[in-house]
Amino acid sequence: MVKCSSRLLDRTFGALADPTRRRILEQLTGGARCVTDLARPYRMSLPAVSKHLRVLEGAGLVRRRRDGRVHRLRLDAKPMQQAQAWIEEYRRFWEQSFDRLDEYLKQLQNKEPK
Amino acid sequence: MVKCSSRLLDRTFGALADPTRRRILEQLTGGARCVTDLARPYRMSLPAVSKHLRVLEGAGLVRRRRDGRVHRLRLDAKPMQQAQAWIEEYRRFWEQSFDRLDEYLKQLQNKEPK
DNA sequence: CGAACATTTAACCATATGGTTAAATATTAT
DNA sequence: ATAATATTTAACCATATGGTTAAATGTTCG
Repeated sequence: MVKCSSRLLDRTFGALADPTRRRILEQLTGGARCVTDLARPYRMSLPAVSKHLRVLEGAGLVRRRRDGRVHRLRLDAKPMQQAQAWIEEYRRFWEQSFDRLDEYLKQLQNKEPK
Repeated sequence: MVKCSSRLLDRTFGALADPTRRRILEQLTGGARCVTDLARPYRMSLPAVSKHLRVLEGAGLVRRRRDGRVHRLRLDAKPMQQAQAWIEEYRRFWEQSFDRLDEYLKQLQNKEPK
């Protein structure tokens, strides 16, 4: 089982818990973007977006490259890998209902032939 | 692409962002547990654990069945499915480095034989 | 009934979060 | 040098989060 108390997991899941930040990540799947471009779709102020970017950066989900006065942000999905792995351990628990149905059907098959 | 603004995703990722809650979920993989049992491993008070349980319940990750004075909590991992799916969309972005290496190696192979 | 038990609710506290506006910083363009 | 642009920092605000202790609720036991 993946370790539970991980600052990285805290920060990753924490960063992903906000819809604006998830949308920013989605924007970045199209390639690097500067802050103003990233902020355009939102009604909130630039500083608000700036804060979200720092959260994403803190979680390692986003990398910044200063290029003159524009900051170019790019996605770095690696931290999601651990999060994915953590969740993966629970897959069998959300698939359990199918497993149980499967077991039940097998039991039926074992009985029927008699 | 999975929808970004989802209260369910907010609550799921939010619930998973805390190490105590992740550990509680792990405890519950062993089957249903009552509050006192769940609280035993932690240094925090019972009401604190109770709050964490409400967060997990709010995210639908935990179900409660009152049985007399004891509340029996069980895991319900289904909300993780959507979270998993959301993260899954980013897999290629953390595998990109391998992809690039792979491409590079293929290029080398195409050159070597000549 | 009255005591013990399992759990929650209430009230409180400190800090974090997500937002704002105004000012500061740094870079580019005129 | 001045103005415009890109971005952050600062100060502030409201609400959320994660914890506490003390009291309330409901259930079981003697």
